[in-house]
Formats: sequence, C-alpha cells, structure tokens
Amino acid sequence: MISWSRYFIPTLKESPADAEIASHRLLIRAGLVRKVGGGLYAFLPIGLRVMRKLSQICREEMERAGAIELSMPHLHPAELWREGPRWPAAREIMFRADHAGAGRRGGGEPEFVLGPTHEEIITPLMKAEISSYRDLPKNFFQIATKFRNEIRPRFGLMRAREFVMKDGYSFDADDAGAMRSYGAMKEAYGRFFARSGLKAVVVEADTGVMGGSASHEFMVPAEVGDDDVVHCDACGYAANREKASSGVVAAGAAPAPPAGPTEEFATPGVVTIAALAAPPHGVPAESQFKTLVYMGDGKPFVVILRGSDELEEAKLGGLGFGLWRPATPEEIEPVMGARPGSLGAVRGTIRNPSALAGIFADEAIRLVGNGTTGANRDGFHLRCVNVARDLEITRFGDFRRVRAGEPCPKCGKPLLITRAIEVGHIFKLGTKYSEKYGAVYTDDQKQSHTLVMGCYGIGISRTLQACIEQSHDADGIVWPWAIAPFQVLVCLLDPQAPEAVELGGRLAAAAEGAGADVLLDDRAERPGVKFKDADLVGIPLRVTVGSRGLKEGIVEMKWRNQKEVIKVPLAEAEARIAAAVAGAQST
RNA sequence: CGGGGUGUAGCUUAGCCUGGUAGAGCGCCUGGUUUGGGACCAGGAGGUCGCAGGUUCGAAUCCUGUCGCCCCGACCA
Repeated sequence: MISWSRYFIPTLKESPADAEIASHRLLIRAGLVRKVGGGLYAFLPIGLRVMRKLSQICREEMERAGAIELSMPHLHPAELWREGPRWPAAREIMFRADHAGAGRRGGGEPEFVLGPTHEEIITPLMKAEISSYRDLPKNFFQIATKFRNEIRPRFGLMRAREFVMKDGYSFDADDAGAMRSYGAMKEAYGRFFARSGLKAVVVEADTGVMGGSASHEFMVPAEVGDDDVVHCDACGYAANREKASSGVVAAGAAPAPPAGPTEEFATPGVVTIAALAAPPHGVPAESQFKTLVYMGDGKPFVVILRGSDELEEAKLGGLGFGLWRPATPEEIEPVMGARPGSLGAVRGTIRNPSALAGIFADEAIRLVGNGTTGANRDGFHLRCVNVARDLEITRFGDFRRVRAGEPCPKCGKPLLITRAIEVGHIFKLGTKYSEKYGAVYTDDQKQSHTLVMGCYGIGISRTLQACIEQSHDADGIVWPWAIAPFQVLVCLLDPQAPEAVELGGRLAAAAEGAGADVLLDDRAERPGVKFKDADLVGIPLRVTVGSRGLKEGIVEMKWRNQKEVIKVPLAEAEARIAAAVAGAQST
C-alpha cells in the first residue's frame, strides 16, 4: 500500500500548450510523464507502473507462446548495419552515437548508431550460435528502449524519438516452421492486447523497408491515429491502406479494343489532371492516364495510373527498389522529353526509354480503355490512346490508393476507412536478413540451409497512450483493471480523524489482501480536490471514507467506469471490497 | 525538407500592431476562515521577456541572424 502524501503524482489543472490530443493531455495532467525534449519523455512513478504492467503481461504472453527473453545492446556498431540489407533506408531514421570527445569527433560515417530495432544485431548473433536443425526453432524477444529520429515527433508517446518496444525474432528451419512461429506470435499478440484491456484489430499490412512476404498490424481504432485501416464489415477483410486493394477492377477484364487512331492536340499551359478536365478540353479525370516518374535506387521509372486515382507510394515497395522518391523536373525532362504535366508512356514518344528502369501500370487503367495522356512534348497531349495498343508497359500491378465506398476485394460490399493507431506489427521476414549475414544451419542430411526468420514488435509505450486514447472521459483516464497504476484508491476525506485513518487502513489492507495494488489518499486536501484527482488519474475502484458516510455507518465504493455510488455498511466493507477486487482480477 | 506559427514566472497566458518602470490566473510560501466535486480573505516569493547582433535617447515591442518548440504537408518497420 502506498500513501499519496508520501508518493509523487503531480497532477495539473491545466494542460500544457503543446498537448493536442486527449491522451497526450491526460498523460501529462495525470502525472504519468513529463517532456524532457522534442519526442523525449520521462516516465514519472505512475507512468512507470503502467509501463511495468504492460511489459509484464507482454512477457507472460511471449513466454506462454514459447518465446525466450534476452537483452541486446542499445548501442550498435555501425559496421553491422552497413553489412545489412537496408542501411541506406534505415540510416535516415537512426541516431549516430559517436565518441563525443574533442579528439575523435566523427565527421564521416558513424562508428556507432542507436538501435531503432535489432534484426541487424540478432541475426549475426544467432549466426554464431545456431548451427544445427537440432537448435531450431527458436524465438527470442526483449523489452527495450528504441531510438528513431522521427522527422516529426508528435502526440507525446505516440511518436517519440525514444520509446519502449517489445521486439522479437524467430528462427526456423523452413517456411512451414516460420509460418507456425508467425501464427503463434499473431495469437500471442491478440491475447496481449485483450488482457491489457485494449480493443485492437488485426489487419493485413505492408512490409515496408522491413521486407518479407507477409505482415499483419495490430491497430487501435482512434481518430488521432497515423494510419488508415480499410475494412469490410460484411466479410471481415481488413488491411492497412498502404496495402489494401479494392474490387474496382474486375479480375480478368478483357482489354478494350482501340477506338480509333491516336491523335495529338495542343494543350498550352495545361499541366494538371484538373485543368485537362476543365473546359475547353473537358476530358474527365477517369478518362486520363496519369504518368508519374519516380527515382528507384537512382534510376528513373514510370508509374501509370488512372487520372482520377492517387498513387499509394508504399505499393511501389513491391517493385524491388531499396529507396524511391518522386523524380524532379530536371531529372524527368532528359528522359521523357517533357516536363511534368505533359508526360505519357505512349510507345515511341519517350525520348530515352532505355534510361528507364521500367514502366509500371496500375490495373485500373484497363478501365480507361482509350484515354488521353501527355505527348512527352510540352503543351501537347494525345487522345484516343489505347492501353493494349499504344502504351509501353513493363508490367501491371496494384499501385492505386483505395477510397472509401469502393467494393471490397473479397465480397464486393462497400469498403470503410477508419483511422487507427498501430500498436503491434508482425513480419514474416523469410531469409532477407539471414541470407545477408550468412546465417545458416545444417540439416540431418548434412545439407546447409538459410535460417527462415520472422520479427515481431509491440510498441509498449505507444500502447500505453493508445489505451488512454481509447479509454477516457471528460474527467480523466479510465484505466482497464489489468494495467492501472493502482487498482484501488482508498480516499480518506478526513485524514485527521484517527478512526477514519484506522478504517481506511483496514479497507486498504483488505483490497491488498485480495490482490489489488492500493493507493491511500491521505493528503490534507479538500474533498473536491481528491475526487478530481481520483477521476483524472483514473484508478478503477474508489473507496471513500468520509465523516458523512461514517455517521450513516457506511463507506462508498465507486467504479471509475460507472456512475453509481455503492453504499456499503461498515460491517461488510472489508468483505465487499475484497470480493470486488477478486471479481475484477478474474476478468 | 517545404509552408505557417510561437518563445514573457513551474503551468496557462495578457502586453507586441502604435517603442517609454513587465501584468493576470493557476501552482508555491506565511497567517486566518473553511471542509463531500479543483474554497475564500490577507500578505509574500518567483521573470537575464529563448539567445546574439542591430536601429533608437530608450526595445518584451521594430529589423537581422540563430536556437528551441508547435501546427500543416512531405516523410515515417
């Protein structure tokens, strides 16, 4: 039992100016964290208590699923990253950690980096330790601080530069084994979020820079989330928008026949889809081809979309480039022969087609059939361009961004889009890392094989905030029982009265005896202050001992998530509280 | 990295346009009155107005630079 007067819970009436969203304000107002710098937070005592509870639940579920805890350094030799498969992309978000002394300040390549995750550490580590099929499968995890130089930290712990993450890595002999490990983690994640009192949904996800063949994210629906989840309530399809597809393009649609000869027409000053759609040209956006030029690992490539569609940049990851970005007009003109606004991919009009790494077309352009596109000559477009006859296409793919209301790819019902916070992400990595570092094992036929890996992350600190975002009201946080910093608050309204103190002590002991973490509010504050603080901090069960009740021969129990005050006769109080605790513990 | 904003006491902020002794609320300290939903009265402590330069008799205020922070976008395992 901890007494509030000797503890440290600095609550605030007003919220700091830089806290925009409810969970961020409450984190600070309820005294869980304080900002130390941009994207850097100190956990105050009750914030730390919640972190510990989340970590412990996570640990239990990992171990139940057969994963083994270990701990790796936060400071990584940059060498290991340079040898890895994603250094060019990953270094953009990494902190360098060189020797700070005047004598050896690093100007060039970093000597050390702060770990944003640990694939580059555990793969070479396990390369040395796992050599036989008898050692497999293995699944390791740690709960540790990660460092990522987010370009724009925001929303408190939601996107911080330093944060706590559970990261795990599985090693299997083959694909089937890796699938089993992946499945076990997916199940364990579901249990972790359920036990922690969060409503998280599983969605198909993009693998991004991680690489790998399959991926799911665990999402907490919330307006303030960074991600969009595309989902279908009819059949249960759910995917991150970056990954989601829709059924706008009927599978196996026959190519439209040419509608006539292609002809060029003058479009001076028309450099946008909207301008071409407006008078005098009046070409509807869905009848236009949108031609975008990107740089992939230093080489230009073209993406063609329907004029009315937007590119989903993450989908370019499937093309095999390590890094990609929009090309600049200066890079585009020598290759295409025109500047953005007059670009097209009609056969024969590209000035230097051999410079291109490919021309990739979104499936949806089949719906255009015969459309209008740039002539690769500034101020001119081409009409009656037939997809099959005229466009130079390396291959088709899904590159467009899904919009709400489009048909579900599985069942055809309208898709919904919801904002969400990503709290967990699992990847079936395959051999991307093990191959790079030469992590192999020998099977029972003396044959050497590459280890098949998976990696699994849960943002612990982000989960804490997502939980507040999901569970609060106008007065403060409403903690789920399992992760509440304290579960029972015994509130002494008259801490000077010896009989009240004695009674409060007994009630607190009863709650503690039943397994609850108990906080005793013995501060010399007015009742209003205590009630406001109790609601703000969000302790699930409040037991109030006050002179008014004592005259009646009762104490009060009140659940934070309910309105009613339950009056309990003094004689039953200890038993009733213990029973309430026992009931809450078992759910 | 582009666009916008902002920096005044621990927190929330007024003053800045139009230059002239830096103000309030919360919090804190002392005393008193209060005591079931963030009390009241009286007194008090606390500010190099982010930093550097400039203009001026005089700068929180105007100008330049710089740093931090915030928002939008881009970006984002």
